[in-house]
Amino acid sequence: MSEDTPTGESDTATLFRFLNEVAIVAQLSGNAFEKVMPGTMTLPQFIVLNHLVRLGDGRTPLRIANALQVSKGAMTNTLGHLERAGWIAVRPDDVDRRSKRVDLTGAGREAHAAAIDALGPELAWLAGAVPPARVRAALPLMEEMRRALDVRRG
Amino acid sequence: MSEDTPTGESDTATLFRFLNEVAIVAQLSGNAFEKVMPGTMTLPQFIVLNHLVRLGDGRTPLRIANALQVSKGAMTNTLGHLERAGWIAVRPDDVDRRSKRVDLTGAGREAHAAAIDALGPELAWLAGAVPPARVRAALPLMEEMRRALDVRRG
DNA sequence: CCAATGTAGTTCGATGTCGAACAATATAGT
DNA sequence: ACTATATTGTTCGACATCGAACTACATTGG
Repeated sequence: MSEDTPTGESDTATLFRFLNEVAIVAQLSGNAFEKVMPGTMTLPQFIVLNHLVRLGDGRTPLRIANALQVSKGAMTNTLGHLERAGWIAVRPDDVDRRSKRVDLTGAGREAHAAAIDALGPELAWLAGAVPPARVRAALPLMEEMRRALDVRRG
Repeated sequence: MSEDTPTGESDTATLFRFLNEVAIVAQLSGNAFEKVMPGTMTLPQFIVLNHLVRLGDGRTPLRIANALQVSKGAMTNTLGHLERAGWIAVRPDDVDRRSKRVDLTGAGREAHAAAIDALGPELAWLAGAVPPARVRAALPLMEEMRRALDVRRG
């Protein structure tokens, strides 16, 4: 949520508007993706699966939470849903018994592949609607902003 | 939530990464703002107040919901919190009795001003951490993307 | 004038998020 | 070794979001 439309203003005002747009785009794109995702899979669930598929499973919940910038509590919640869906398996870590390890199941990899397939057309449509060159050009800015906010957070 | 880091890839892959970053920046900036907001005010509540202060009050809930791109149900919820806080007053519309009208209260304007004051330093810090010129340059892209997603939604 | 449709708002259930409190376990410092 | 501190994960309450079902009222077409 967020919005509005000023005129010709200060750096902070522009930044504020920019963050408004960022929030709306995040919301709308998230909703659009959830609508095409197969079955009961939600976006946060897909993002965790995608993370494990791409960077490897066997990670700890905390490591995943940090990588995806969500709280431990949020990760506990999402991993619970993924496990109940049969898409991941969680095992204890014998070396550090406070910890757990998260593995993908075969069903999890299949569900991820299905989601990727479903997302393709949506992404292709959006790539056709906005100039990819400008998206590419703006990526570093978003990454910098993310890093800056992440640092400030601690 | 979202994340990851590929290499040199297709337009849709870049777009996907871009949307990941957008989602994280939205989340982190939202959290950062909520942390400095005065009292019990949340970000969605501030955004509604800000909308009313800048574009004028007396609007209907549905009109606000559409402008801010949230569902009617979400707006009912947020307006309820704002009303209980004494920051807005909701009155029936005598012309169209299905409708309501949302007015700011004096306390609401004061709370908004206090929030703006609290947000200032945060925005100034972020404006110092990322090049404002690049933010300005990227704004139109975000607006286009928002419009594209909004159209697709219907 | 009435029936069919459309629109404004509310309610509900599922999901997600944060942050704080808590338990279990590990590590460090003396 | 033992105590103090740090880390991992869970739980809980408050808030937010969507989307679908539902009520109340308005508009449109015959």
